[in-house]
Order: sequence, then structure tokens, then C-alpha cells
Amino acid sequence: MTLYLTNTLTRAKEAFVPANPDYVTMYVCGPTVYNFAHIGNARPAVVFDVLYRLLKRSFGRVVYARNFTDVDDKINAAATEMGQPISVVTERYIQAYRADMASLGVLTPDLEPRVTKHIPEIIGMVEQLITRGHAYAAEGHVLFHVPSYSAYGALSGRHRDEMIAGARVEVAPYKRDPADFVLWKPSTPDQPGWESPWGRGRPGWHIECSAMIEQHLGESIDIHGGGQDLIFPHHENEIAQGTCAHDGKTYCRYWVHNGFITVEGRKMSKSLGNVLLVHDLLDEAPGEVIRFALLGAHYRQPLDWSTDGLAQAKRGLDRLYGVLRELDEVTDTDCPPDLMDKFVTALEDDLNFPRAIAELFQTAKAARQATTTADRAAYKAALRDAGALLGLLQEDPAAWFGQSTEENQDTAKIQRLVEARWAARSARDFATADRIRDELAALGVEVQDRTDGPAWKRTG
RNA sequence: GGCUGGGUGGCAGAGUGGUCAUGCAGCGGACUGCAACUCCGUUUACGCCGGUUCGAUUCCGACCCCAGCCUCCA
Repeated sequence: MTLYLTNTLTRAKEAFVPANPDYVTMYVCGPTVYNFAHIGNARPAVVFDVLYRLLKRSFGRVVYARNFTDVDDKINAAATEMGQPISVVTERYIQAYRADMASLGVLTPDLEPRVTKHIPEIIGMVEQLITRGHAYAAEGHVLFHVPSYSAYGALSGRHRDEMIAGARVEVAPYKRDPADFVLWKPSTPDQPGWESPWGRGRPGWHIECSAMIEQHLGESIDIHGGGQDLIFPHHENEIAQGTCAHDGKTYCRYWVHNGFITVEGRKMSKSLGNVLLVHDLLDEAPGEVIRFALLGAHYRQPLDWSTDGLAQAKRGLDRLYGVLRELDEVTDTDCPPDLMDKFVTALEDDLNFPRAIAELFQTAKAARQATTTADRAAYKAALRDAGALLGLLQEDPAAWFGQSTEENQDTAKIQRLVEARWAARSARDFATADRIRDELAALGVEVQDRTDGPAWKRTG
């Protein structure tokens, strides 16, 4: 089976053929750590997490790196505002990001490089670019000279002239060309900085990724991912830097970009006040529900986030876990390959999450209708294995239905009431049974009378 | 203005040149002490106008509308 990915570079769905099938390399732009992760940060983390799981299934070794940008003017501003050292701020949000992503079932990448740990590599790469005539120093800055790289603009489909015409920023006087961008910039004494051949300064935004990729994954990588907004200028500039520092060697072969999340049809922004933090959403729903909602649309499509969407995701997962609960007694077996194929096929078709999820529901239905124990076991295994590929359905069903955002819900008490009601009902004392059912409903618990006994789940 | 995507049934959201996406919600029925869960059935879906075709939601062209990027941004 072959994996197909839409490559932004060619704007076409292409068969993914790694340079070395035994050593696949993937890099995804991670967060700038000056605040808690918002739901928009979570989308690429989840999308590329599924791709990572899929790649690991098919190739010998996969090395996945996702960076932390811990040097940035936004971080400086945040630190000043909080009256705390920069390192304290970045460390806090790095830990928060890791915790949030773990809640969403995102696997830890093989590498999580930080910019501050790669300053020598960054300086080295800037020097290489100067040596090769692609960059120049001016007034404490080092700039990449865009006209020195003829293929500039290939990723974003923009021509240099248009970019200049459309530019809304004033061109700094030290630039040789209006499109030139910063590789290194001087720091004032109160800003973080490192000694360099061009004086004390700090790296520009784009060079860090190129330098960390070179350091950890090599001069040429298989997949580079990130949000669509990074195509220009960030990834365009990365290509220019990486290619020019390595004498024209291909920087990255497949560029994969996820679409944006909107909230009520609008992009999240501070000015609109609609930035949703993962941190806060976890108070409203389990991480798996958030993940399921994020997988509800194809990764390249925009995804509109809403309370209703979250509720639908919850109901969908409840249904799937409900089937797993019914299959609880069935012995675990290995998943027959043919049952797994349709999930893999859906995901290998440019990560078609909605199709894979539709298959999940169909498998759930088939499991319910299956008559033989062997079939039920096979469908159960398929749900578990396909779920694992998507990072879903790994919880114990009883635990799933018992979880609640209300920490004070007493499971033992609920259990007692459920059993008391079952006893009353068995004795045909329906008045008492209904009274207890109302009591449970008030606690946010819904009961289900199954032939083999009572079942319950939290609705809140 | 330039560059990307996109407009599918009540909602979310795949996909396809000529049988079904799928989920949620609604409706009818079965099951149930009543419910819930589950099962069965179900509602003229493909922005607009042309073109190609035996046939287009799917291909081509024009148009309208929406979102994003071009400035920090996942």
C-alpha cells in the first residue's frame, strides 16, 4: 500500500517515497512558547501525530522532530509583562504544551529541539550562507539576499515583484533588496543575545528551523509540516536558507500543510477575543473528544470550532465506546488484516480522517450485528487497532463512561443507586425505580437497562 | 490588487461522470413496565449560468459568495 500526500510544493497529491525507507525524517514547526497552546496549535500537533503513527506502521525507522521556539520578541514582551525571567516563562509554557498535547493523545516526537540550545549551529549556518554569497552583514544584522536564489517563491507561488508590490512594511535602509530577510539581528543589552561574528545578537525567525533540521535530521528531509500560514514567508525562507547552505541540495521533498481553525467562521485572534486555549477546553471535554473533533474534517480543510461540534464529537465517541463496552467480554485477538486495510487505505489517501472515522462507525455497526464470537472478536480488534492509528478508543469503556469533568461526582454512590434501582425494577417496584432514575439524572447520570444488567454513563 | 483553498441534504462532513458516504438531529416502526441504549425504515443534497457528454454534484469556462495568506501567527 502506498501513502499519498498533498505536496504544497507541487499542489498535487503525490505518492510518498522516502529518500531512505529505513530512515524517514519529518519535521513540524512547533509552538513559540509565550502562552498556553490554543486549539489552533493543537491541530497540526494532532494531524502530524496521526501521520507519525501511520509512517511508523509502514517504515523501518521514523524520526520526527517538533521544535520549541524559545527565543522571540513576543516571548520577551510576555516576560516583561509578567515580570518574570524569560527562561521561567518559556519553561512554564513548554511544560504546559507537553501536558496539553499529552491530554490530546499526541505522542511525544522523537526530538523536541529548542532554539536556545542551537545557537552555535545557527551561527554556523549563517556563516555558510555568507561564505556562499547568499547572505551579507549590515549594521549588526545579517540578511539573506533573496535575488541570489532564483527559485525563491516556488513554494508559495509568489513572484518576488508581486511580494514587493504588496508589501505593507517599510523597507529597512540596510537591505540590498526589499525582499531580503533577517538571519541574525542585534540585541540591546536588555534583550536575550549571544556573541557572534556580527556582535551580540539573536537569530531571525526562519533560520532556527533550518539549523535544527540540519543538526538533527540532515541536509535533506522527507516531510516538513506546519500550518498553512507558515507557507509564506516562513517555509519559503527555510527552503532558501537550507538549499543555499547546502549547494542546491533539496531541502525537503514533501511539504504538508494543515488548514486553519476558525471560531464561528472567523479566524482566532486576540483582537476578536476568540482564542480558545486547549487548557480551558479540557475543562469542557476530555482530551479524546477534542482530538476526535479535530479529526472531524480533512486536515487541509478549514475547521470551524463550536460548542455544538464538541458535543457531537462527544456523542460520536460515546457511541463507539458503547460498542466496545458491549464487546468487553469478548476475548482480545489480533485484527484480521482485511479489516484493517480500509482504515489504512483511507489514511494513506492523503490522511482522509473523515473517511477513516466513517469506517470506524461502520465497523462498530458490523460488530453489533455480528452473530459469531469470532466475528465479534475480529471487529473489536479492528476498532482497537484502527483507533490506535488515529490515537482514539484506547480507554477502558467503563472508565470512559465513568469520567466526568465534575470531580466531585462519586462513582461509588452512583453505583449504589444504579444497583438499588435495578433491584427495585426487578421487584417490579417501578415507582421506586423511576424515582432513583430521576435522582441519577439530577447527578448527570443516564441509566440503560440492558438484558445482562444495568449500564450507566455520565451525560455532563 | 496578487496568491491559496472552498461553496454538498436541518447541522457537521467525505466522495464520485451513471447503486449507499458517515455521524448528529428529526420523523415512523421494533424492543422496553415507561424510558434510555440498540435495531429497521425514512426526508426531491450537491452556489449560479453556460459548455462538453447518451448522462455532470463530479470535467471545462464565466459569474456570485466565503475563508486564509501577502505583517506576528498553527
